[in-house]
Amino acid sequence: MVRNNNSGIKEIARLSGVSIGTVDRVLHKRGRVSAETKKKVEEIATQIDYKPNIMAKYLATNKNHRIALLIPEPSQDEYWQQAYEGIESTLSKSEQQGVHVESYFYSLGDKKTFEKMANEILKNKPEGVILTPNFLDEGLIFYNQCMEASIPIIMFDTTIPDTQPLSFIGTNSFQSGMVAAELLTMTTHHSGKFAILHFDEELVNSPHMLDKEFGFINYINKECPDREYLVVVLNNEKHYYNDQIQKLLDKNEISGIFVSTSKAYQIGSYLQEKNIRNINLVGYDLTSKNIELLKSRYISFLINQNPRRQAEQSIQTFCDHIIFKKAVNSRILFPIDIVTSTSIQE
Amino acid sequence: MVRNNNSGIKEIARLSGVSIGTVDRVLHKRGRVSAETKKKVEEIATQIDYKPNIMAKYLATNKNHRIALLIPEPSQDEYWQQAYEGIESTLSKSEQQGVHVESYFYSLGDKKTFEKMANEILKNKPEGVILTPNFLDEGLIFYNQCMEASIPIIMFDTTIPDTQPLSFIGTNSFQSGMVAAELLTMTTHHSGKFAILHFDEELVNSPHMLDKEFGFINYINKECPDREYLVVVLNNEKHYYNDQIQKLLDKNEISGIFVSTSKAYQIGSYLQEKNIRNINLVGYDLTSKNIELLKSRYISFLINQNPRRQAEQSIQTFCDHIIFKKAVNSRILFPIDIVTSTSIQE
DNA sequence: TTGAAAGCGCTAACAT
DNA sequence: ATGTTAGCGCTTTCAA
Repeated sequence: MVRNNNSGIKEIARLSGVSIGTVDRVLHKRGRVSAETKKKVEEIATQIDYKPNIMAKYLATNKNHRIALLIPEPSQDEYWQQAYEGIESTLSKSEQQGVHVESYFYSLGDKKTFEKMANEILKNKPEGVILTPNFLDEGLIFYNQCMEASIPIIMFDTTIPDTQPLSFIGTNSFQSGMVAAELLTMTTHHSGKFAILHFDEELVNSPHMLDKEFGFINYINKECPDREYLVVVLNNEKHYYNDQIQKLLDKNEISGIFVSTSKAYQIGSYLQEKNIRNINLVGYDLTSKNIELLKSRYISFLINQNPRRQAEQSIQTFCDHIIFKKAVNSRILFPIDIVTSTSIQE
Repeated sequence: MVRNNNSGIKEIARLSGVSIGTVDRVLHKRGRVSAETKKKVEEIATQIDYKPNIMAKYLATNKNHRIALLIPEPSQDEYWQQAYEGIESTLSKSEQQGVHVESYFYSLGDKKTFEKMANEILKNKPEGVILTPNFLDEGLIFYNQCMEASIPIIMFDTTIPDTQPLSFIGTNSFQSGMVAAELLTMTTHHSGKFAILHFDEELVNSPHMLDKEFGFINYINKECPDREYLVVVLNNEKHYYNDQIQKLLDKNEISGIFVSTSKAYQIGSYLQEKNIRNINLVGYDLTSKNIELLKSRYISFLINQNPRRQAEQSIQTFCDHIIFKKAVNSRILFPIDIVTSTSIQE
């Protein structure tokens, strides 16, 4: 039952009449090999379709690697808590592979904390950075600093326009907006307007928030141009959400609402309070408040961005890159995950 | 940057004052160790929280393993083709890990072919079997034969009642039926009846087909008991599908149709032909005909059972079990994957 | 430019 | 009952 070892580096060495050291040198392009032997070895390698044994490779390399993680404070926000759970769940695996993750958190309400943490990371010179750049300008500065220091970056959840991270891991925001519009049109029984709601004025301009809106509008324009819609920004400072919602509903005949953040529950709880059943609501993310309202059907659909899985994928992609030197995909987009009251996993 | 080696078997040996051979013996319960040293080694091991290095373990073990795969002929059916693609996509990985997959196919229309292949597998004595038992009785016989020969079995897509495979990998059929009912009630604009359609008379009694139906009915009874529904079995032999559908629609006012197999396209193409837009249709599986009709919106939703991923998971689970001796989950159920016209990945 | 050899953490056969 | 040792496939250092 012992594996037949006619496929390894040793076999290449035997067939090409050189030592395994030489084979290794040509395989890793470390030079110091005559053109002649190089050619021969490469020929044999392709001929026997050589695939390195990653387990052995890992074992022999046996290095430690440090990567830094920079995300919003998990305790501040359930979404980021879920993301961090994803990190934690792969931690033991990545540790075992010799990849150590150092976590840095910033506050969503304070750009300074982002800058502070970014600087700290730069000081510690990790081999890689995993980042969710909720502050675009500060994020771009940090991105450039990392590029200068040749530290590869993986971004997840959010990207910065015009950057080329090693990989972006997330969902297709534009498409998710289209799907939201589609779900609303499918479930809406009367012809009232659709409302696209934004919270947190300052984040409205973030690219993936805009993409969601554009996707939504794009769908409406293309598939049901008769449907009217309006874009509303709820003022976060006053916290008079309910008043603002009421005003919106009083002024307009609304049949469907699309909330482009994880705050659909704010609307849902209003609908619940007033027992409004003829307005369909689509939002994002499986946070506990959202789930509760999804179950009681004041939210019709939630689009699950799966921060957990995004985070796991980020770590894993970095491990693949750093220790197995695998080529990584520059964009890993998860399929749109539509969740309903009964499809949710308990 | 070299990893600190204060966590391995060598360290345990050093701390407990014995040789690594002895440590290995107690760790693997191979006996021939005095109770005293055994206790000591175990203490130290838990103390330093010893976790074996699976890479090294794998490298040292270095065995070949053969597992057999028994599924319906992929060329016969797009669904099984997708499943087999999943197998193929993990093949190089599993090969590298020393796990060789031998594929056996049976015909969905011929139980004899199942029996024949099952016998062949038993003759070849693989270390494990991956199986989708579409024929329950023959499947049970094979299951028992494997149990007798102590060959572990993983089932995916379908199970056999009252069996205990190493793992079942699939979707929750009952829940998926509920979700289908929910989607229909959400999107249906008038009060007509719902129709639950079955094809292929002989498979109607398969447990996961029934589960889908039960789930559907369960949802209706619980959430909208006023809604009438009827269960219809379309006669497969005559192939007069359109006639049968027409008769159904003539006799009843139908507002929604649930097809519990991947044959929703049969209904969808009828609706397309007659340009019927006020009947919502929910089916299963992303086959090309279904996708086409989903895109043109004659099918409202498809529930993706993801045969690809199920198959991949089956192989991976067996690898984990055989080579890494990991404990495996006896049920791995994927979340319900709802697909719409715009959410589908091109 | 090349080869030889040590070693990664673990397993298993072989000594003692 | 316990210790020693030779690998597993690969990387990397040191000689030649």
